[in-house]
Amino acid sequence: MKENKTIGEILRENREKKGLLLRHVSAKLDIDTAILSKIERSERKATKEQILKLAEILDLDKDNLLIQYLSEKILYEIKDEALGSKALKVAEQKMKYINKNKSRK
Amino acid sequence: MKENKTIGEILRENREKKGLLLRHVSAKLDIDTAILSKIERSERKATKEQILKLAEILDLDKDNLLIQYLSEKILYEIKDEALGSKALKVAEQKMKYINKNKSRK
DNA sequence: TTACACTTGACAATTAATGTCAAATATATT
DNA sequence: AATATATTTGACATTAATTGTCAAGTGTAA
Repeated sequence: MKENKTIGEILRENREKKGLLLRHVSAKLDIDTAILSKIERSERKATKEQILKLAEILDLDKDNLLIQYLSEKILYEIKDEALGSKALKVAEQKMKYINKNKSRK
Repeated sequence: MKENKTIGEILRENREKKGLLLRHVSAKLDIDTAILSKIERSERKATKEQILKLAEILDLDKDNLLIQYLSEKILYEIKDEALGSKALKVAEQKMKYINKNKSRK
């Protein structure tokens, strides 16, 4: 049940599946191959714009890729925090509260 | 059932409860009163170090305050994202996965 | 050994976070 | 109403993090 791939792994797998080189994709993103290489190996974070472009280039579902991307950003925020797990739970509670009261005056 | 205070509100309430002025507290934090004023009104984010000092100054539970602080940081990451809620859930799943495999080689 | 894809690390450029300061706005007191 | 004090606001400076380039290095295969 291998279920947890990083965005980088997803991007690399799908780039290779399409037979594209770093060069090809990074040109479309208008960045150096070095950065894309680092993104694929999780050494750098992509920007949101890059993720959206990559979804297009690699024919991946945008929403899905964006969710993966955002979830990694969230985890990055708390990766060195002992209380990270608890903070995540509290964040979800707050999120519920916010959504609940969204339409109210 | 008022349950959702911002960190800023918590800080201000407790500062006033202790009869302290912005001036007194900001001096201990070694920052301008302007910043503390903004932190209390959620116009700026505090740093982690400031939160820990504030917990001491105001006799608040450090872990608790830190959890509130981190959860706000998390929400800040996704505040403008339509997929924020979903990203949060995925982040929690990943977190579980990480914790589960923590002790493994 | 040449060619090609990718990786690495030093560093430059850009953007975001954090801070100061001085003037503006309460609010209360004489 | 004038003064005093606390807080707020906004323009700007400083610092730190992010994002990028470049050139040299590694690996692999023809």
